[in-house]
Amino acid sequence: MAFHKKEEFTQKEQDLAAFAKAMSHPARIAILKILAQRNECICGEIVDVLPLAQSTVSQHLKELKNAGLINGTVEGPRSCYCINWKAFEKFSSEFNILFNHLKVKNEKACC
Amino acid sequence: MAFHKKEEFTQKEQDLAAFAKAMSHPARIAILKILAQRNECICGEIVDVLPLAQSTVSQHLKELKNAGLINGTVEGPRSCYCINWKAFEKFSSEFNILFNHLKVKNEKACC
DNA sequence: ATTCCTCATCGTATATTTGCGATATAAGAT
DNA sequence: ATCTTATATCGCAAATATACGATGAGGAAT
Repeated sequence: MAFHKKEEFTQKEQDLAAFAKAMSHPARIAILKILAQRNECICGEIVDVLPLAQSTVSQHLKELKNAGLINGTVEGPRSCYCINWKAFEKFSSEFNILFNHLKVKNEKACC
Repeated sequence: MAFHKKEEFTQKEQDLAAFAKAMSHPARIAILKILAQRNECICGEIVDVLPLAQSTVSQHLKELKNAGLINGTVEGPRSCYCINWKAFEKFSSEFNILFNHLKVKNEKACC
């Protein structure tokens, strides 16, 4: 990957960026909402709810899974996704730490 | 834009996604950190600290500005950037709301 | 065994992002 | 007026992301 310089930054910066990237599409945020609203993660209704083709939704699910934000078990005909709360909270708190760290230093904007 | 369907989602989903997108690159997270560490927003040393060309940094700054996360005033030879705390906290709290909303419903993962 | 149903994956087209060098711009210094 | 310095913008190339239709794979139902 001679073109991308992401690996030149700290691991924390990369992790945070990867998390943000996973959430950087409205479809994926919508998917997370849907997953959270079902007590049982019987999925596939996602396709009916979203204005996207089945293959596209599948792709978004894959990305969320790769980012570690959701778990998924493929069981033959139907697969089951749900939120990985552990990772989610970890990232969520890391975000807060960043926010607070930023906030502590300088509260008044100068421009 | 016959190809992108982002506008088919709710405004909140789009806003959150746009915010996440602005933070979805380690360079931009690094820039936010740097901006926060200076009490006065004398900028431009950013280029020296980051492993990126000046034009690339300028581009990242522009994106952060477009997303509303930072303010910037161009004053001829040198320009001045700093964090837009208001927008930053607004988005930050919206993220937390989403996180908490998600968390309330279902605490135990089923897969 | 054949037909469905649900989902993943492949191939493809288009759009966007990332990065750099070169150039432009704008103010201060000489 | 010219030079310098700091930054933005342009133009380009490579890489990624987004989206879809078509196809594959794996069970369930008949």
